[in-house]
Amino acid sequence: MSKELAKTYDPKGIEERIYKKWEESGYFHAKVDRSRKPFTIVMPPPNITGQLHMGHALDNTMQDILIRYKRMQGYNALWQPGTDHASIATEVKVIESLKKQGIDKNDLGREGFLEKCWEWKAEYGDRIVNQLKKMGSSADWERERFTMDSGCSDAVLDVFCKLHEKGLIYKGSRIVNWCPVCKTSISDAEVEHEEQDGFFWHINYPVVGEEGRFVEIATTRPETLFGDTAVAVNPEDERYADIVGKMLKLPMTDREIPVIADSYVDKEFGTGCVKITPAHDPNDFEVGRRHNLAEITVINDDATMNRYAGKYEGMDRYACRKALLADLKAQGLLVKTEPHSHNVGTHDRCHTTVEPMVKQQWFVKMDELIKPAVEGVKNGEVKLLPKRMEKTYFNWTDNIRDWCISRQLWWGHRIPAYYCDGCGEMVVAKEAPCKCPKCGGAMTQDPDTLDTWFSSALWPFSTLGWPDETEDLDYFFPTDVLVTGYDIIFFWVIRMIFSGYEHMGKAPFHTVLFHGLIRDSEGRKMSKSLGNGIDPLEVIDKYGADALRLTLITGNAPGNDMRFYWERVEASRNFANKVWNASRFILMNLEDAEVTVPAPEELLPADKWILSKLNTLARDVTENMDKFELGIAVQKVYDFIWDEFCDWYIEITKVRTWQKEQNPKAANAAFWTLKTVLAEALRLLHPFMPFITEEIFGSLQSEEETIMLSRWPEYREEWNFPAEEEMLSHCKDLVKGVRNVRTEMDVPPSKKAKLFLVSDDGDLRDLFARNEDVYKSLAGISEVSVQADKTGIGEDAVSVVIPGATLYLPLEDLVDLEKEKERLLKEEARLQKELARSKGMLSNEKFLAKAPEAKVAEEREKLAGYEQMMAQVKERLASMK
RNA sequence: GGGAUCUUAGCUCAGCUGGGAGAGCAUCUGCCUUACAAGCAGAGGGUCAUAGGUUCGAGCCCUAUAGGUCCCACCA
Repeated sequence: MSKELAKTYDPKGIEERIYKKWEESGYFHAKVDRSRKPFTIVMPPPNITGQLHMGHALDNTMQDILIRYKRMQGYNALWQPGTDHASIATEVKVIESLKKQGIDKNDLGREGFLEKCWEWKAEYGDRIVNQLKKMGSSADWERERFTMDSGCSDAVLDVFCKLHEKGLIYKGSRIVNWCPVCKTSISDAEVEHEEQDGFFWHINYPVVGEEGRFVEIATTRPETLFGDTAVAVNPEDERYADIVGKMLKLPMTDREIPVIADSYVDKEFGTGCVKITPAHDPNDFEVGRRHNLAEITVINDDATMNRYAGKYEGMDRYACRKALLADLKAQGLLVKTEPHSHNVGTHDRCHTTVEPMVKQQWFVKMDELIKPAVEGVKNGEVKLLPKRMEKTYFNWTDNIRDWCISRQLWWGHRIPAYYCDGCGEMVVAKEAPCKCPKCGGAMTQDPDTLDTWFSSALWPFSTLGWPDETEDLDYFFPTDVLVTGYDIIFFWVIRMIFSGYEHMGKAPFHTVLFHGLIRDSEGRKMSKSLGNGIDPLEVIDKYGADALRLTLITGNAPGNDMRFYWERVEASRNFANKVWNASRFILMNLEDAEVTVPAPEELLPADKWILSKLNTLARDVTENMDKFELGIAVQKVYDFIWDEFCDWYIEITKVRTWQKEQNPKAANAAFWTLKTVLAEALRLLHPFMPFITEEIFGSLQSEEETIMLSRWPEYREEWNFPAEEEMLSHCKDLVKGVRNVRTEMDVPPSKKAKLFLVSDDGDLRDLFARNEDVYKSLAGISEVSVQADKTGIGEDAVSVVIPGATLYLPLEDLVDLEKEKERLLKEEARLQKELARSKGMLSNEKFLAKAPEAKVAEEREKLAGYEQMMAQVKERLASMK
């Protein structure tokens, strides 16, 4: 009646087969049942670089675990899957691949280039999806949507126009971060600061009309000199008080610039004089605006110098720097060069040093927009887990700056702004206007596209059909959980939250679950340039997706980074193997057995004990899952299956399975319990290790088609057996005690021994007498004699003290009395320590007065136990003399 | 400069609201015991970074110090 499992655990074969089964049966998408409560996970759009990395694998695993768990609890749980267009990454990739073919982006033209991007996206989008499927992802990929698709594009245009109308989007000339390689502006969040060793160059600017007098400025970027429109000093700086208002001759140019006073200048730093280059430095820009200084851009979009640089025109910014410094030195204007390490902004995608530039860009005004998002997290509408992430969140929101959303790229949502070719009139509209409303001239659309995160911020509702009032939107929004890495909090999480409040009037989800980054075994970030990235697919290939998933989830606290070790994957695979073999054993036993449901009184204490353990496990694991403590949850399942179920329960039942002919009822109880507990344990394990559990579940029973849609185990009162738990705990103590003494006395496992169990506790004697079958075989005992005194026990027996009883093993020739004594003395010392601790506590009046009563009672009980054991040890030692 | 976080067994890390220090791997010993040597049974190994404080009681709470990691920030 049960199908057999293969002799060896082969994850590859199983996983391929099982996923195919899931896909063909339509379990993922056929169950969109609107009568059930929805549970929706927002899935971060993987960048279309074609390669699934460990971060995605972790995202995906955590999401899938939650989805599978909720689905088993009866929710209509699903993902909102999709693959975003990730503007810059995709554009860069496509440009690279074109370059290999000798094609330049500009040759293709905008339309032609976009076509190439779509091709790329189709190919690599599929690749990503297939890789995620290998992870076991139960996402409904049929429902996949792209933000670039029509529905979502509508949402983006809608939002842009709406915000523009409200005055929350504006266009302005501002200093932005410019990437000269990607040739686009980038937002503040995309700039990474790197500590770089550079130099501090001190340059003399001659004072006009005062021969021989100079103002010494210090700069790290001499090439911006051509854009200087002033030199600033602190108004309180007495050293320069007389020079404020005078003109300076700007070296290497014909221009003269004024000395101005501004409190921005730090008197203590450098020379106290700062060259002001409003067009190429954010601070200088502010100073420039305050003093109405001209903004002279001297660097081109590709980081070469423009005509303002005079003879350096056309040179790269760094080449110019070198040449300029040489010339200044020749003129005697370079005072000194000192080493100086400073923070340099780089583009997080290509790591090019960004160039601050004054550009016409589009911005989102943040100060009002952010307010509900701050409030929402403060009042708990949106919970960030772990909680400390809230501090990072507020740190950002409290210092919010306007968001530069325009990108000088082609691959992305084009900004819906149109300019009249004739009069320059601007119109912002979803539909392109045919002619200028003012002068009737032709209109041209703004060439810029929107920041990826502008559309990604709308993900939770745009993918559900918004702005249309769709059924999906009504049913699934607001979604439930967002799972993502903490590195993306500023880019995406915050922007989704305020977008949810702004456009939907509520938070897009109630919980954000952050995970840490995965590092290599040295603790370094996995990165392409270091070449230390580990390909999840390689791991799956070697050890299976189940092993990878388990590895990613265990052994780390939420939000903490994790190091990747192959040894850990191996350990996970070993666990899978353990589950496999245990299941194989159980299936073998069930093979020709007609298992019936035993009457409650037919269950032996061991059966009740494991059911009871399983019961509390189900309760605890559910509790952990509801608190999103996935790692703790799976650890408990792991421990239960390996320690309690395999190492104890299965071993205990072996005697009964061997003797099923003699006692079929007892064997049946064991079979039923084995099957039941295994099935329940598989269910608890399924969200974490979906493939292996599905495979075994299918062999174990035939009532249900898939474990994926079976019910999640719940606590049930009829499986609560505290008395049996107590019994088994005594039996385990006995087995451990005997095993211990056997190893220490070097008794070979093959040598069975007779056991005398002496206790003056009648109940305990009864317990041990009735449960011989539990411990006899495990302890290697041939015969048991439970008695109240030492009658019939020879002086040469080895003894071991367990709570409430003393065990004697007459081992005759094998006994080494000296060793035995040594062991007892060690035990005595241990008990002595425990007694001292316990007595100390209980004689402390303050403890008795202030500690909770239960605690005191517990301690008293322990003390009694130790005293009893101590007495036994002492008695034994005395009798050996 | 501001903030976060970490410091626990040889290694990697757990330790949830304070109540007798845990796991995996590694090490040592004994076992091919009729599911599993990817295993079984046993053992060794920690003044929980340091110094104070709160408490009957601190790995856990508070303060300071040292070291590591990360994020944010305009010091030219």
